[in-house]
Amino acid sequence: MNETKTPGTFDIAAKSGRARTGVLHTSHGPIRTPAFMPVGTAGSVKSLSNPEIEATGADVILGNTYHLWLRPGCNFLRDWGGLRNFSGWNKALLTDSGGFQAWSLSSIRKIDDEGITFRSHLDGAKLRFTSETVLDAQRAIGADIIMALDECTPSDADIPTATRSWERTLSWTRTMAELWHKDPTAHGHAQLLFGIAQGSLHAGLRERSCRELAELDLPGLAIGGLSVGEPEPEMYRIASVCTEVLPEHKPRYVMGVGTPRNLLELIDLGVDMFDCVMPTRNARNGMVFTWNGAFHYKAAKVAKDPRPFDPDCQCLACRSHSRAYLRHLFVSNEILALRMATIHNVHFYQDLMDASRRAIANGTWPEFKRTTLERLERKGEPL
RNA sequence: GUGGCUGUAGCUCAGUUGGUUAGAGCCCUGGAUUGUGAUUCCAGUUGUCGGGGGUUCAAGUCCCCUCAGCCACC
Repeated sequence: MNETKTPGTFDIAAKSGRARTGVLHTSHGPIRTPAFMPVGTAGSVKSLSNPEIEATGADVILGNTYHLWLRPGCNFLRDWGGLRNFSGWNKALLTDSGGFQAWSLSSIRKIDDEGITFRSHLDGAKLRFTSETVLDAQRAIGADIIMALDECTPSDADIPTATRSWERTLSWTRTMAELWHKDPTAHGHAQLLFGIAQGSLHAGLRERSCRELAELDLPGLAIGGLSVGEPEPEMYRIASVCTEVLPEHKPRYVMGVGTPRNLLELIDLGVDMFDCVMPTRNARNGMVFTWNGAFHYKAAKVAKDPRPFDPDCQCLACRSHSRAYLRHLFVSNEILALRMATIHNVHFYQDLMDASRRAIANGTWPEFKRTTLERLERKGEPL
């Protein structure tokens, strides 16, 4: 396991049905899959220090091109030798292209065939996102995995709209892939470019989207445009269509997902990588995830609960504090509550991935998935 | 003792020349949260409007009495 492999190498060690476990190698360490990647939009997994992130077991974290472009700026980061040098994070980094902001910030952007123009939400300045500028930006930020510019299509888009949208995404991806192939190490180390499938909830479009992407010979492929409001079964249906078409030997990344249940279902469909703000955001909003389900730790019912968030968890929060104390801190607006809950949630997500990897490796995946899904229904109350 | 001010939700207060089922913020309770514009958002509970009487079609609002707190002067 200590051998250094070429960045982009994806070794699948074991399978169970469509589920797989393996390792994706990057310029800054291996990513064990299935992997959950905590989100650090502005260069920080909110409220956590680098050692705290590492202690959760995360191999890789995310940054966001749109937000980092605004602050501190791409040239600034280039001068620092990339975000990793600036922030001190020395494991793998992935940057999202800003395509999600085409959806989440739809009120302050315009899309045309060449790209996306944002009006900064900070000062109104115009930012022009094209294949070229987004590749440059991500080279400046210096992530190990960079994402193609895409348009995150709304889940209710009709076929003509969704078609126009994914064709635009595909054309941007083609241009970006061409530029990237010319010099995959322009930043100084190998950066793996991932393309993103779109197509909304239309199976035919998704299938075409995945087939077209597969031809671009990129080191990884992502499924975007999910978890944007569609019903859960729809998400699984579309993810399944995609994983059936995507090449077997490339890592598959479902962007922006999700709940612990979502992760297990998608791993079962052959997905290898995930990212989601849920563990970090919900921690700050008073909710924690446990092996016995999620619950609001700010709720009155835990005011005197002496147990840790999760008796089965070895994170700093669970080793140090009771639910009662952490509720008190939350209710009192103490920052420590947010930090501890974030540490716990990210740690739990990593534990969930670790257990999934082991279950796939040792052949107990179906049983593990079934019993875990049952436990996750319990809302934090051990039986 | 005299004069004045103030009494409205658990807290701090708003209530227009009297006019529908008396409001806000905080607190409290519950819920949401899916490639972060999030210490965010949504919803809900709580009232003898200090008490009594009067005027009026109608009083938190006007009048009288009374109680409590505060201030000033004796």
